[in-house]
Amino acid sequence: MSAPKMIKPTESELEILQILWRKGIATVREVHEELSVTKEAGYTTTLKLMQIMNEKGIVKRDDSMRTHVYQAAVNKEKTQKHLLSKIIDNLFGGSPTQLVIQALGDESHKASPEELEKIQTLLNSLKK
Amino acid sequence: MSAPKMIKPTESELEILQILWRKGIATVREVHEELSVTKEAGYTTTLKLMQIMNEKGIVKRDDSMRTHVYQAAVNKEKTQKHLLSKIIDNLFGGSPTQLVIQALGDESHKASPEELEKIQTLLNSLKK
DNA sequence: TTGGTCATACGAAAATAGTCGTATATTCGG
DNA sequence: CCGAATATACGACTATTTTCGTATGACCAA
Repeated sequence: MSAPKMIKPTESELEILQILWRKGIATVREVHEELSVTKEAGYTTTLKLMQIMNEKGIVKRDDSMRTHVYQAAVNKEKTQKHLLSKIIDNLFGGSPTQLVIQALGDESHKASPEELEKIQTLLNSLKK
Repeated sequence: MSAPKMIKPTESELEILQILWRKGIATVREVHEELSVTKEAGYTTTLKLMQIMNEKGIVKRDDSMRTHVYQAAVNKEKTQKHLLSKIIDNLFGGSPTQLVIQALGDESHKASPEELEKIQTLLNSLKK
């Protein structure tokens, strides 16, 4: 049993997690640079956020150097599943089908033919 | 133009919206009764929440009677789509496919064969 | 060595969300 | 008419999240 009892990152924490999931490891500076592209916030804000995440156990860090190096401490898929489960209950009355339908119909996030194939494959295995 | 510029209900607001979407119209009392089943909170808390939602324009109410009657003022599908879009960006790095895959694999929200068929149908039309 | 740059620590304000107590008004049974 | 039950209004308190200013120490180039 290693899962943090309650995985519930806030919006801001999620933004940071995504970067860490993608990069693997990163310094506050690096994370902040990426965030700055789409978001407007001071460096110390990002720093503080990551420090708090560290306290919460959402990320862990190597502070043996002057510049600390962070990485995600929560599993990406597990976190996605957990939050998604909440969404299904909160927004789709418990029906994952409704969610899937809305997601596939989202105009601003079109799925490519390859992706549709991937979904088809999964669908086939579920049908059995 | 009637769409509220920014639809971003909080968790609690979403719980209430779901009830209103399902029932069509409802009094605070009715909403509260339903909420009480799964949640623990005082009546005035629910009342206040709904009053705030009214101010925000998320719900509207008929206060011509002593007991006000509420209904959702935001479209269910639109709201779902909008929030889902955020989730896709925030949690799945912009990939709806990843979301769909996780959703279909959710053990605690299994889709029935009929629902799988529904998804299949949608998938077919997207493939064309 | 010294000043400039960059890093973390930390406290605390500002913004949001959720909770509830209490006041007051309406309704209704008897 | 009276009191219990039930409604809304509203202010205020708590908690959580986000934001940042400021202090302090390390590093480095001149």
